[in-house]
Amino acid sequence: MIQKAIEPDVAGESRLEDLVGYHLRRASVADMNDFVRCFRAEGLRPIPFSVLCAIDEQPGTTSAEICRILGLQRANIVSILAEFDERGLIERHSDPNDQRIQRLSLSAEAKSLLPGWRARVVEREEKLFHTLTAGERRTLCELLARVWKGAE
Amino acid sequence: MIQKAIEPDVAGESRLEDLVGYHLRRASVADMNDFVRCFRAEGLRPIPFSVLCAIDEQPGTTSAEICRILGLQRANIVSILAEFDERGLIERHSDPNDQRIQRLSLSAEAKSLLPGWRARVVEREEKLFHTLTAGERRTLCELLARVWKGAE
DNA sequence: CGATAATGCTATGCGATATAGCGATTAATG
DNA sequence: CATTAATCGCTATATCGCATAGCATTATCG
Repeated sequence: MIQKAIEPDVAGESRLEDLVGYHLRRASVADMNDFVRCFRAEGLRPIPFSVLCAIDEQPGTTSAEICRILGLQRANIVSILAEFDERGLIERHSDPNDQRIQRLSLSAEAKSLLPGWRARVVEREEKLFHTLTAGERRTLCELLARVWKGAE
Repeated sequence: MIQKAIEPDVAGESRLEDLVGYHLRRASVADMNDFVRCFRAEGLRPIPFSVLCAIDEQPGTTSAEICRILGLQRANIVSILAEFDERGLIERHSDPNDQRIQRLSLSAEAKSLLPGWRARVVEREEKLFHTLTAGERRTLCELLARVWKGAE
């Protein structure tokens, strides 16, 4: 520690600790693991949860649109939606004006369950990010958003 | 945007955009993809790269120790080290005092290659995080480090 | 009409992660 | 000292996230 302060950087070499990507991965993995642990009973995982949220926030949207919003591949949302369909969490309605697409919306059950799940996600994050103040958490969010939105 | 300012939060509901985990995933995925794209020719991926860096920073360390440092499972580093061994990037030396362990170090070739790779990683990050100032990048690093180190 | 594009989907592979277990070896403990 | 516990490197296996290629259907547009 003392050495580091005296010699902060060795001839332009970058340590793993100095790479943003490294910390991004560690933090993301920590968050994912925490999420899975928290929702193991519900069999709910981060990506499916985000799909559920996206449908809730954009009722009547399509799977392709959800993919664009969340940065998923169209191929990979199929099984997620299929499971939600089986579990009765979503409804798919064919569009009279375009027979290619299905309009997605939450079922009544999902609508009643989601708020509680969301609250638990927020509560979970507050625990996971307890080393950060509310302001730092907002800063983190804002910086991260700029990173991925700038990368597309 | 104007609406958001007027009505910042709807009855305690959290949107996906307000969840740190969501932005963490998006940013991490963006970074991972960028890394893979950048090092496709070398067949070098983020995790193996971090393993290489860790060995470089802790010469004479063991695979179990690397796993502890990087948060990997012992089972999952085996194939990574095996490939590095095949490619002549690392050397494994048995320890005379403990026949269970192998002391790991970079080969001469790896030692000559790694600095260039590291420089490219840094350069790559500077492009990817161009929307952030140097100070914001440090802030991001620091916040992320606190997140995952606080979670363990 | 013909070309192009979008949609939902199948199939497939890979990388990262997790768990369970094993033989060998060392450390710890009674 | 002898038994137990812990550690190490490793195999095997499973799941998830992500990517690519391709396909039939349907819309769109020149």
